[in-house]
Amino acid sequence: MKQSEHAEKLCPIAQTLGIVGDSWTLLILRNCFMRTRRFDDFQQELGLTRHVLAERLKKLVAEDILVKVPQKDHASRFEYRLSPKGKGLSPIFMALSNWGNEWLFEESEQPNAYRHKSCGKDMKPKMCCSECGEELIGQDIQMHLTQHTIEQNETLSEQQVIEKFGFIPPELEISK
Amino acid sequence: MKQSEHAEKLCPIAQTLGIVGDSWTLLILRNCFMRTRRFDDFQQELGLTRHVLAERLKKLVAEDILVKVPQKDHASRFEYRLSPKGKGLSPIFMALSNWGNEWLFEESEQPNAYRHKSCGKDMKPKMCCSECGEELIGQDIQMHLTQHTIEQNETLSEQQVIEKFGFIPPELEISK
DNA sequence: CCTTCGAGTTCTTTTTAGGAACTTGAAATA
DNA sequence: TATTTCAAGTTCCTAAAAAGAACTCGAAGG
Repeated sequence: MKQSEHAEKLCPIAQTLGIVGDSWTLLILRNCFMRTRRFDDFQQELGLTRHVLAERLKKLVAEDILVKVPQKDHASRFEYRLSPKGKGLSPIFMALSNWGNEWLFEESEQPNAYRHKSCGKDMKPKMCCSECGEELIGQDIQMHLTQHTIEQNETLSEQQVIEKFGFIPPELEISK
Repeated sequence: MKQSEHAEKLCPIAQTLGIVGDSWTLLILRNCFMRTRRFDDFQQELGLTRHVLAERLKKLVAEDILVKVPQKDHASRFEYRLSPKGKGLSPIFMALSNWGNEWLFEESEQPNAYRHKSCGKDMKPKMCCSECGEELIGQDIQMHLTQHTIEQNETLSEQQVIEKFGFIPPELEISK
């Protein structure tokens, strides 16, 4: 089975990875957040081939993650800018960056720090519970299926569940 | 330039992607969080080739993200389990999952929901400021270089900065 | 008019992934 | 005890994707 077919599974992680889960795509988006906007700048900064860059940008535009806008003065030049959907990816990059800083560098050697513009303080981005505000780490959340998804799938066999989800959701009771 | 060479840049996102930023690796880890532990289970659930699976698992073990432990009764069978470093990746998966749920499905059709075990409530994982607790979205944080990184790199030329970081950090003033 | 530049295409070679069969050392079974 | 099964890989061969470099094409600049 090809990796790309996983994007069709009923799993938001798999579907998200089907859109942005390629190394070059993620690096392109990182640079978007760092304010890179033009084709040749992406190419020079990342060093990827123009072929792959063109293909990835086209896909990101098709997915409405980037918007391709002509520059006001030079209508034949373009800028690639993050759409609202693209900006919504920022927690993924904060999480990647924060993990790298914490686990791949000594504390005094970490390359990045973070400042919250609205409160002005240096901070760490933390994944928190929207209800109680506590930090979420490891497995102290259950990522479970919604009720309607459970109801629609509770009669499937184990093999069908694997085909549909790509893993066995613990909430589904399956007769082996 | 090869994609893999980006892992050597002074950027925690690039380095993190160098370790886990491959589609199959991310899917393997997703299944680890879903409690898959054995070689053949990964193979069957994900449908990837045994060759690629073996290689990815070896790398994850070498990076101390997974730990390969012999089963107590059958010493010739193994379990792959998340190490603390591996569990530290959970915010990345929460972010991927949450984005997919919000942007790829109608609200009533979202496949996943989340429950915080310690407070017991249904919730959304939100990336928050560790200092003021507010939610972080889009570009309302500055992911800037630490002071020692700025000091060590402020004399570099633009070309050298791109080679070292893979992008142009806005904090570095470069003479073009 | 000639050259440069931005934004791609096209082409060839190398690397990686997909598919399927083979290995090896337990453990279960007859 | 011999024979099959099973988990966890290897090996090998083909197909797809990425790397590298050169080429196109339409504006803009000199």
